[in-house]
Amino acid sequence: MRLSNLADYAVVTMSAAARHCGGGRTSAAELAAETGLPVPTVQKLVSKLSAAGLLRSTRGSGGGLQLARPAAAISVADIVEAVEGPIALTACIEGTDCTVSHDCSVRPHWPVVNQALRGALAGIPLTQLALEKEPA
Amino acid sequence: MRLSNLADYAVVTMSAAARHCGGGRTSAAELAAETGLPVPTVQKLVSKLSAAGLLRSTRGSGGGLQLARPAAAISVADIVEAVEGPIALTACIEGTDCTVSHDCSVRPHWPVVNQALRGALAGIPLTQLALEKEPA
DNA sequence: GACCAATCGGAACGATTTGGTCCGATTAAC
DNA sequence: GTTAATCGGACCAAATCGTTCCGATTGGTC
Repeated sequence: MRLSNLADYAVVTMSAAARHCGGGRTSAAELAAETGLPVPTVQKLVSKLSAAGLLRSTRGSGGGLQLARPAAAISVADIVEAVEGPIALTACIEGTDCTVSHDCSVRPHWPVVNQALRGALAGIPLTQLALEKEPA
Repeated sequence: MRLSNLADYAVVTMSAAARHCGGGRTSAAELAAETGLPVPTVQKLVSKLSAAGLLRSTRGSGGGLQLARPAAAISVADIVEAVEGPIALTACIEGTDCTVSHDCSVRPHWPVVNQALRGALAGIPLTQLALEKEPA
């Protein structure tokens, strides 16, 4: 019931990247310096986020990173899914079935919880997280 | 972003125990036979659930298990917290702070997501999960 | 045109948590 | 008092997560 540290770091990293969106170009080392995360860890996160289509990476010297989409169009759910795969509380949802699905009467109810969770995450755009202080 | 198998099994086990609530007494072996889970695994779950105050265990021969509270007063959130500890997506919530909380602008927003998730889980009582078929 | 420097991408290692199994302590019944 | 059945805790193996390192690619510079 806790998302992995990588997912947490990914959110922080994306939040830092969103602030650099104005310049359009930043690097993994830059983001690592700002977030305080280890550089290799950020590199790994950048790889996953790029593969998921959230970041646009440019290789070579003078290369860098930039958001593939506007910050307002990126939600926490997108970031979490990019790092941890599809949001599914149980294996019943994405996988075919449980290994013990004899009379699994709870299975029909998991999608409800799953959607509630995903909706909560999808309702928070990256722009809100990039704010320096909480809105309220 | 996925709860552990133990938590999933715990929900199934509690669901099975709720059906035996009428008799008031059942055993870990009984629940294991019905759910198809390994007996030792169910024993481990029973230990945790009892420690959390969700199950009442009676030792000795002829002993058994029974729900400590009415099924309607037990929610999925209770079961998950019993097995996995407090529901906290990030270490920032329960722990003192992140190890990299320099300018962690996302920290103020986690409790919102956390409460949304917990609310979704707390809104499903055990009685609903014990139904043979989905309500709709 | 060739060299060099900087960056991302993937692969390998180690640590931590999770899941499964076993044995002992406790208790009621006989 | 003995026996039998149960829960409770402790040990061990496995999988995943997290970190680190190395190689492939690309742009700038001479």
